[in-house]
Amino acid sequence: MSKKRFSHHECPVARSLDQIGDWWTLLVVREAMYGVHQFNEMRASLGISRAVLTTRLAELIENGILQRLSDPTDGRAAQYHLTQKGLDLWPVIVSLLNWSNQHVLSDSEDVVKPFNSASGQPIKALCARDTAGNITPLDQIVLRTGTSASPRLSARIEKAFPPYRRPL
Amino acid sequence: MSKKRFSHHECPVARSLDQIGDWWTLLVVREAMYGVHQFNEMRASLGISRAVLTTRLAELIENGILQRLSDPTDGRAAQYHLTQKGLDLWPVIVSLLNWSNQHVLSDSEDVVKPFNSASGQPIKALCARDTAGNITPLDQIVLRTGTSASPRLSARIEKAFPPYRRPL
DNA sequence: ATTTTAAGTCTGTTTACAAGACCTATTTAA
DNA sequence: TTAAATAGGTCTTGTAAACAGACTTAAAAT
Repeated sequence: MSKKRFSHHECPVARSLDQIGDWWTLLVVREAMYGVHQFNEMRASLGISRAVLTTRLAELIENGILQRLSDPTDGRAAQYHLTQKGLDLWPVIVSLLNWSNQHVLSDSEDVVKPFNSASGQPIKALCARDTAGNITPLDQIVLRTGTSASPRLSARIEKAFPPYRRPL
Repeated sequence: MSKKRFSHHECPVARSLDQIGDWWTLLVVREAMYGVHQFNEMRASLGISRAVLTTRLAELIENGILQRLSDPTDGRAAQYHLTQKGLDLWPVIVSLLNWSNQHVLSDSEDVVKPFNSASGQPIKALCARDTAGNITPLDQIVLRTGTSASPRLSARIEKAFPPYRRPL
């Protein structure tokens, strides 16, 4: 049987991975964020095969993450650009980069790090702002369904396949 | 030729995906975060095949993200628990969940959302704290190598394969 | 008019993922 | 105390995906 997709999962994490969790996909998005917009540039930069890049670009366009524009200065060339949905993957890229710098790369590696462009200072940790404007570290975040006033596990989630238990 | 790994890439994002970017891997981590620690529980919860779950667990242990403990109350059972490295993937999970709620799930779906456990308020956006304590939105983060005082693209990065251009 | 380039498609091979049968060591039930 | 069930795997076989590299087509450069 073929590879199982996650598009039927209830879990938002699984649903996101269904769109960006294939091999190479997030690196294609990274290239677009870094300003690499042409097919052959991406191919050279990533070392990905033609056929796989073609497939990934088509899937990203299908999912509204990239758009294909024809280059006005060259009738042969295409320009792949991120949509707003694609640009909104920036926090995912930053959190992966942060984790990699903490736990994957060795200290000796000349690491790419995130900086606050306003202050020029290095980023120390990710955090979150709630609707009341409070800033909280990420480990004080909990996942719930519904509103904070009446958090609950929906019957649909209880019965969903795959059973998706923990939030709340 | 076999599937190309990203372990030789200079880019921290690629290096993180080399460890957690395989199909199913991050969902196994999610299960562990949600308190699912046994082989058969994970299998039922995810709908993953035995052989693939075996492989994924071995890879996660190999990379120091999970640890295998034997269940003291049942000689047959194992307990798969996150290490600190694995627990530190929480920001990745949260950013994926946030993006999914913004752009993947339909509004009608009874979505799992993040809340500030201290205030009870829903999370509005991810942000970052720099070393001086300033809070900044993620779109004001830039990636650089070296220190903020002397940002530069290292020669190693310039010459790396795959060429890894943009930061700085 | 010829060559080069951009962006693919196509072919054949290898690897990865799928279902399900099978295996071994415990634990529970008869 | 033997039999059945369970936990956590391995093994086999079929299908899909990823690989390198040859080939294609249209536009651009020479």
